[in-house]
Amino acid sequence: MKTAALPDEDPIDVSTQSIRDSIRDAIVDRRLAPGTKLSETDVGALFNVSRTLVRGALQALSYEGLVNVEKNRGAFVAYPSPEEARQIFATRRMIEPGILREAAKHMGPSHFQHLRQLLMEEGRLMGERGQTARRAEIKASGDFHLMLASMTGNAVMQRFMDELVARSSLVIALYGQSAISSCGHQEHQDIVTAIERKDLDHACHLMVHHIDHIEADLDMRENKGSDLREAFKL
Amino acid sequence: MKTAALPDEDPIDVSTQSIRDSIRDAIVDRRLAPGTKLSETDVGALFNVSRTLVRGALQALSYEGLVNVEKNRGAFVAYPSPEEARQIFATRRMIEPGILREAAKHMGPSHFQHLRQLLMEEGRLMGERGQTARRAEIKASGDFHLMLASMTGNAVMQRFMDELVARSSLVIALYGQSAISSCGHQEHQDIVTAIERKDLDHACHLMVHHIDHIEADLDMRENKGSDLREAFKL
DNA sequence: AGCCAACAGATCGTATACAATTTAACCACG
DNA sequence: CGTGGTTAAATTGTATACGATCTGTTGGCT
Repeated sequence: MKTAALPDEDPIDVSTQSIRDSIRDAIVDRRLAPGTKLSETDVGALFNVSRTLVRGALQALSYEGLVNVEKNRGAFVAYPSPEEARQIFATRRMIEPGILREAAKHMGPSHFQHLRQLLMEEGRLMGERGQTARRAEIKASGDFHLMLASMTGNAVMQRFMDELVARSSLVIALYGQSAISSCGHQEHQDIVTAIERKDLDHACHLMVHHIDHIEADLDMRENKGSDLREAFKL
Repeated sequence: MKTAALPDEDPIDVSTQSIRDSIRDAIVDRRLAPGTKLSETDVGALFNVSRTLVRGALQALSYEGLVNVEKNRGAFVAYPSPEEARQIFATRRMIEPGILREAAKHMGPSHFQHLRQLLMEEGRLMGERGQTARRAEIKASGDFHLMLASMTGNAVMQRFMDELVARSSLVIALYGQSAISSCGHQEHQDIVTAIERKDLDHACHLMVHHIDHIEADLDMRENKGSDLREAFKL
C-alpha cells in the first residue's frame, strides 16, 4: 500500500523542521489516519529530500508520541491504545489545574479578551457543517487549552501541553463518537467565567470535569483492527 | 578544544539508544560540564560509530532539553539560563502536587516500603564525603521524585518527570551553591509521612515548599561566562 | 491441493561521500 | 603592534551507497 497523500507544498526550501511540522499538522488534522505507514522513501519523494531528513523528522515525531517507529519495519502514525489514551487524559487532569492557577496569576483584561475571542470563533464553528468545519472545531477546542498554557509564560510547560493536546487529538480521532465537544464549548466558557470571578477552586473543578467529559465521550474498546502484532507479544 | 572525555565502554554493540543514554548519564552525573561542545566526530570515535548515529542521539537529547544544537555550529551540553531554570521549577510546582495526589491513590504498604528504603539510602549518602557520594546524593534526591511519579502508573507523566528531573540536575550543577539538599532529605521524609497519614493537602503543601527551597538555594546571577552569542541576538 | 523452502523485491539501518558553513590561521597593511 | 581581509582547515548539513532485515511470491515436494 502506498503512503497516504501529504500536502504537496511547492518544495522551495524544505528542512527537517518543516517536514516534521507538515506531518504533524496532517496527523493532528486527521488527514493521516492512525496506523498509516509513513515510508521514508515515499515521504522523501513528496518533499524532494533524502531519507536522511525524513528519518530525522520521523524520529522527532516519535518523541512526541505521534508516530511509532518499529525497528526494521518503519514508521506509522501512532495508534494509541486505550490504556495510553487513559494515561494521556490522566496526565492532563494532573497538570491542567496547575496551569490554570498559574495562568490566572498572569492574566490581565487583554488576556480575557483573547480567550473570549477564541470562544466566539469556537462557537461559530459549532454551527457550521462539513468535515472542514469539524476539523477546525476540534482544533479550536485544543487551542483553548493551549492558550491557557501559553498564558503561564512558561515555555517548558507549554511544550508539554503541545504534546498532550496533539496526542489527545489523535485519541479523539480514533475513539471519538458523538458530536464531540458540543458541551465542551459551554464548559470552556464556564471555566473562563470562573477565572474572571477569581474563583480558582471552582475553575479547577470545572477543568477536571471537563477533561472527564471529553474522555467519557470516547468508546475505547480494543481492537479497532490493528494491534494484532502487539496483541500477541511483539 | 577537544570534547571532554566520555566513559569508554567496550564497544560491543552500540546503538543510538545506548549512546543517548551514556551521554545523558554523563550530563546528569555532571561528568560533562554545561556548555561543553559535543563534536559529532569525536563522540562517534569514542563509541566507534558513524556520525549518523551520533546525530540521532544528539537530536534526541536536544528534544529532552539536555543539549542545544545550534545550526551549523554543533551540539553543546545545555547551559540553561536563569529564566529557563525558573520555568523548570515553576513547571514542577505545577505538576508535582498532581502527581502526589494521583500516586497516593495507587500506593499500598509495599510502595511505602520502597520509598522508606530510598530515603534510608539517601540519608546514608548524606553522611559520606567526596565527589562520588555527592553525585550519588543528588541522584538519589531526584530519584525520590521519580519514584513518586512512577507510582502513578502513568508512563506519559513519568516521561515528563524524567525530563524535568534531568534538567533540574543540570540547573543545580550550574547554579547550586550550598551543601544542597541537606534539608531536602528531611523534607522528603516529611512528605512521605504526610502521605502515609492520608493528609494529602499537607503533603502537597510540603511538596511545593520543598521545590521552593531547592530553587531558593540557587544563585542565578547571569553571565557565568557563556551566553555572549545569545546576549547579542543570535 | 496444501505446505514448506528458497528466492526476489522492497524497506530499513548504518556508513561513507560530498557540499555548505563556520572557525582559525596567516599575512599584508595602516 | 594592532587591524582587517583572504585563505585553509575543521565541522556540520545533506545525499547517496551498501549491507541487513523483512515481506511476499514462486516452485517443488508430499
